[in-house]
Amino acid sequence: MPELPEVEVVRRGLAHHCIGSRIADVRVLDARSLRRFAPGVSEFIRQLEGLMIVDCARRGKYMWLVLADEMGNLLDDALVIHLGMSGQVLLKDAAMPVEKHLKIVMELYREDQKPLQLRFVDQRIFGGMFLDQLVPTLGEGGEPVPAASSSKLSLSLIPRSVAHIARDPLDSLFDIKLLRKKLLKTSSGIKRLLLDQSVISGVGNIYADEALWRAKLHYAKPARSLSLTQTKELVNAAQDVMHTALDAGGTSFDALYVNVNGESGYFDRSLNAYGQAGKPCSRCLDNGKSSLIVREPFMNRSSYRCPVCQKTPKFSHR
DNA sequence: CTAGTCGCCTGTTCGC
DNA sequence: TGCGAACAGGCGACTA
Repeated sequence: MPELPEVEVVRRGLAHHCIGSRIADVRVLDARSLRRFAPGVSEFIRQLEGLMIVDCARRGKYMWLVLADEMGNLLDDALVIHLGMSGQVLLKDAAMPVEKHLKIVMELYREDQKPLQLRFVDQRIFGGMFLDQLVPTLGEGGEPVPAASSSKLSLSLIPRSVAHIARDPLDSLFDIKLLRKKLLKTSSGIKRLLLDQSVISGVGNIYADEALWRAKLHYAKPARSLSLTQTKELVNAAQDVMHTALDAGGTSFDALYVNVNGESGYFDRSLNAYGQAGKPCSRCLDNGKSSLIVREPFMNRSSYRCPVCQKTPKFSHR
């Protein structure tokens, strides 16, 4: 499933191949992929057709295309894309066979390359697209700051529906002090906070477990009991895991007929905790100890940890 | 206000 | 073998 590094790979692919393109012939094959766009299918098509793509930005797992009209005037609305659980954005020649779960297609025209089809494919329909108004991104003093480090134009604008989301660990403006402030004013376990988009964005169940394993922290350790050092180590761990995945997935997007997709070879190899129930903890093995990764329910989903290096805290909290 | 649950989805895997 | 249940999980909407 697409996690933040995969979304970033998609964003880079889109930035590389779509900026400067004109959108034409938008087709929506499944209206459920526009669930979050109240005006509906025909309005979506009417508003998009003929526009130019001028930038592609991302925060957490949300990305958005900044648009301009034929006169080059920036639009108030951006095209927001979320991949959800199973979404893919593919760039393909129109002659390529149609994918089974194809939901939205748009033709992209740019002078220096063959026409491309942007195809949104989504099996489980947790993802989708919508148009949303861009609003200023303000710093603590109310001054405009870049919305996301991934924006080429460093636009100080962010879609209204994405504005409540915290910066992600790969954002150059990620604020560890702000994170700690949020951790201190809750009674929840640390993993619940890791998965809360308004606290830190882009961390899903997989990366939460991997970051906690690297930082040797139990998922139920009260967030407010983490020292500043532990908080830093946890964020560093999340960044390390994400950079590793980005390196693994970010290599192939520049091929001729690009597959900007949500797959990563990373998940097959480099996981230390997630999905590893019953397998030895590699760190314990390196230290001459022996322990097996366990799977436990937390927040109605699975959590994986090493019982030796991620000990249950005296006071734990959901 | 916060904490926590629910529903949206479909393909795969599991137990009976 | 067939079939329903459980599971996977991001996140907005909702309830307590």
